[in-house]
Amino acid sequence: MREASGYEIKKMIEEDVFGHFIEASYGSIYPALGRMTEEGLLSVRSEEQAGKPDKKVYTITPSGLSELAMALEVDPAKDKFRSEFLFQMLLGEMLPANHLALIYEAQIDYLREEIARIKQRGDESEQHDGMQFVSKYGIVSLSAGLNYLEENKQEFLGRLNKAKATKQ
Amino acid sequence: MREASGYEIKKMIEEDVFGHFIEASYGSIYPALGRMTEEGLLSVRSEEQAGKPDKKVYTITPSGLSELAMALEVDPAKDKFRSEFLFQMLLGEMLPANHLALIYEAQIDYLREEIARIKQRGDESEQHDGMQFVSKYGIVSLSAGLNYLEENKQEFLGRLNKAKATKQ
DNA sequence: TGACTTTATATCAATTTGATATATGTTCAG
DNA sequence: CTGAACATATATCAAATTGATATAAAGTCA
Repeated sequence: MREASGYEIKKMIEEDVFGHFIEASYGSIYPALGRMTEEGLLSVRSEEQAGKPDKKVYTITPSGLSELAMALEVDPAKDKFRSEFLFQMLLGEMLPANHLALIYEAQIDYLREEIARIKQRGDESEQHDGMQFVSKYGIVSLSAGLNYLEENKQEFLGRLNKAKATKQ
Repeated sequence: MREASGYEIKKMIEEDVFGHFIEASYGSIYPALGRMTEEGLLSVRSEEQAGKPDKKVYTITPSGLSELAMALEVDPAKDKFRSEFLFQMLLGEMLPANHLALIYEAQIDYLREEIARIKQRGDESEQHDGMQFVSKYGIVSLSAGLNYLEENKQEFLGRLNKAKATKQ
């Protein structure tokens, strides 16, 4: 278990592979860090830095570690997936054709970048089993979506245009 | 655009195909319905029902329709995916082998059900283009994940057990 | 040089969740 | 045939979360 500051935790969630299925903002991270320190689950060490505010480096305590182990031993909640892109596709008939084509392409780019990012992180450092497992899971899921978008682009955009033309 | 009550909207999100990528609770649906009615985006009609509270059936107004069209004409936010299952896999080494195997199997079942549900809804009623598109997107994404879980089950669970044995 | 990005913590209004309250009808096992 | 559980239906609320903003200084780059 590595040590980290609140800022570094946020960065990890944004940039590391597991950012694919975990999310948290400063407004939840900092209060959680404070509360968990009070409860003895974490210990803090302040690193002084010229100018910048002190960097508070948190480390998990033995107590925190056993609490974590307990917290993991429950049935996980269902996966949650939200996609404004798919919502816009669902109501595609209401959108101008050029905007639809634009966001379709943007989504393809976004998925390509996301997959590339996960792959790259995996290559950079050798990962433990769990990290490798979730990385590959992310890659296959996102790739399936990307592949679907690439294969159905012409047909879907074309069909929607025809559907709209018919309605007018 | 069909008409619906708050309760029916919740049911749709839970049970219909687009529930795969949309979520909302009563605490957000009812206030939103009220606010949007005040703003003239929706109209309400109360259906009296013996015993049960009146069913409030909402319909989108022309004003609401044009507001919706405008709201759709923006760049969609990034997809969000959260998975406690993957989080537990990430930290798989901290979990007892039997619990790990249990939730692994449960996740496979969950994905199978989810895929079956989307497929079934598609067969039940002929869908418009957008609905068909998002249904298939969901099916291919979830299937890729399911497939990955099925193919890597032995190896991943076995490797984690070995890793834990080594550490002790 | 001046604008933008990065490091770093923290707070806050607004929104959202998940749970609960209320009330009645339906369904199904024992 | 009864009683428990589930479904219909609206609504609210504490607690959690988001997304934005504040503060402050260093580094980067045109």
